[in-house]
Amino acid sequence: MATTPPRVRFAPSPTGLLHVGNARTALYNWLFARRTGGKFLLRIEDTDLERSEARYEDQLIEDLRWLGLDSDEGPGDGGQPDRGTFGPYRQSERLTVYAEHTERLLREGKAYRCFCTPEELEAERKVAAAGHGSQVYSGRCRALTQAVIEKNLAEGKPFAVRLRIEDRPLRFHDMVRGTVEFAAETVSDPILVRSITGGAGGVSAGVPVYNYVVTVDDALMQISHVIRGDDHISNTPKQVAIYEAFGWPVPEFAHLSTILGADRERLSKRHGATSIATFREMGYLPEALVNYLALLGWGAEDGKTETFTPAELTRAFTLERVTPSPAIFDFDKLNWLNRHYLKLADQGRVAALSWGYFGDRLPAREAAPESVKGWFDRVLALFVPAVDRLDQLPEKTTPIFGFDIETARNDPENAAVLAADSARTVLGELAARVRAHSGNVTPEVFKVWLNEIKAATGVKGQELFHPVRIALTGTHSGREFDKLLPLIEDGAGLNLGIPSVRQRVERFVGV
RNA sequence: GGCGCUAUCGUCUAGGGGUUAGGACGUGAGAUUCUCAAUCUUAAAACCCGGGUUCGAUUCCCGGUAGCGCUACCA
Repeated sequence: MATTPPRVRFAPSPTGLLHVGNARTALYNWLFARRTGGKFLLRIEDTDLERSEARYEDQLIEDLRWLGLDSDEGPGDGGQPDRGTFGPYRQSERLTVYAEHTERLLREGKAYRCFCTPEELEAERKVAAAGHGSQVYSGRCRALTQAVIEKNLAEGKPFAVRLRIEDRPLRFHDMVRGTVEFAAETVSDPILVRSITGGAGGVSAGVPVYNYVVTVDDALMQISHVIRGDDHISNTPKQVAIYEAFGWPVPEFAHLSTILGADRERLSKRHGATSIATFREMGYLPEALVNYLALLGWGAEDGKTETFTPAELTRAFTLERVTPSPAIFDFDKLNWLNRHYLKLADQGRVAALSWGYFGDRLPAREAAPESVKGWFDRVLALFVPAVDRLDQLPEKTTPIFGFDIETARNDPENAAVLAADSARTVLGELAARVRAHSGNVTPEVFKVWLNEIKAATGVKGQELFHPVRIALTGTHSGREFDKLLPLIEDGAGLNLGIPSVRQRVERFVGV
């Protein structure tokens, strides 16, 4: 197995948006494949017809693309043929494959028909539970005589197909946990194919069960390393038994720990954003998310490096260094990484990504004149370092785009600043100068004004600056005036509805 | 209940029979600034409990406890 390149797979169900936990599973698979020169396949587990939807499959593929997790084999999207020669890659298109394999197992005596009804099994479980024994199937249909089987069949009795498991411990190797072993008596003969209620029919009439189809698919697609969530650990012995029944080599496993929320519960919607689509909408960069997810359950060899581009990750990643314990999703650290990558990101790219968050405050980007684009780039240069995510930009840039005077006045901290006599005096002085001035208010002019006001009123420091800041930007804190003013004045000339310094002061102070 | 997995600062983790138990996020303080953010410096902060094994366990073994997962003719 070590001599041939590994083959790994990500096998999601298209029943909803791609969750960060699954995204991490996909990432680790992808990283492992890229690191080892192996193949990364995408397989769609859409056998649950009621919950699977085509639009989720499209979304899934789109999300993976956004994260940069390209697959070497998988279903073709939009009616395209499959990529790769081990298809089809949608389970719904593989039903005959499963049926053929079931027939083989039955023929070889590795599997048998079980005529027990769900009610009977339920009763059996109840008895076992009362006697606090393990709740495993008794195996009473194992030894049905041929005559009984044929009689049942003739009567049209529904049956399920079960795998006959040898009475011995089932163990497998896990690259992150070592050897995992299950005692023989804890694993009962698993159902492979569900019974079909309401009549007979061939074996193929029943719907094969998940544990069975993944195993068949993984084997047929020659998956060498099964990297998946640790909620599958308990399923693994059954799957191992299936591999062995077919005489297939058992792959290497790597079970990834669960991602938890701050309350140590499994991460879900009530913890905030959990789907990749949502993170994208919030203005996280894919490289930040990829870096963060990589760090959630894996650490660099040197124990120190925290920032990795996807390319660096593919060089550094090994399954051996994946940690087995569950990890709590930490939005603060993700934010830190996002700020990090926002600083590194190409300006044009950030501008294109940011544009949409401004709604009708900006014209459509394609239609925007160069002057607006250039000005917007300068706005971003000043404000992007101040945000965790791009969707915070509109809020952060209200000092530029304009603010609501009433809201600004009513803010408790602003109100306290404005209540001082000195504030009134300062703003009066400022208004006088604004009226007397014509043309742009440059940082130089503004500096002179502030010095004059300081000299005339004796007010200085915060008592001078804060009221001025509030009048101009709506808040007492923010970026430096000499950076803000040119942006305001230039923006005011762009027909974006941005008030000039003069307009701001006049409106705020009143005439 | 049964079975399984897991257990180092608040969080993500490094480490591993003898260490000042390392890094990062976050938090506190300081520098800078009119202010905020950023940045830099700095501080506080951890080996779940109990038994072994050993000269010596946070590290190895066993047990407990806790958290999580599975326990379906769901995926």
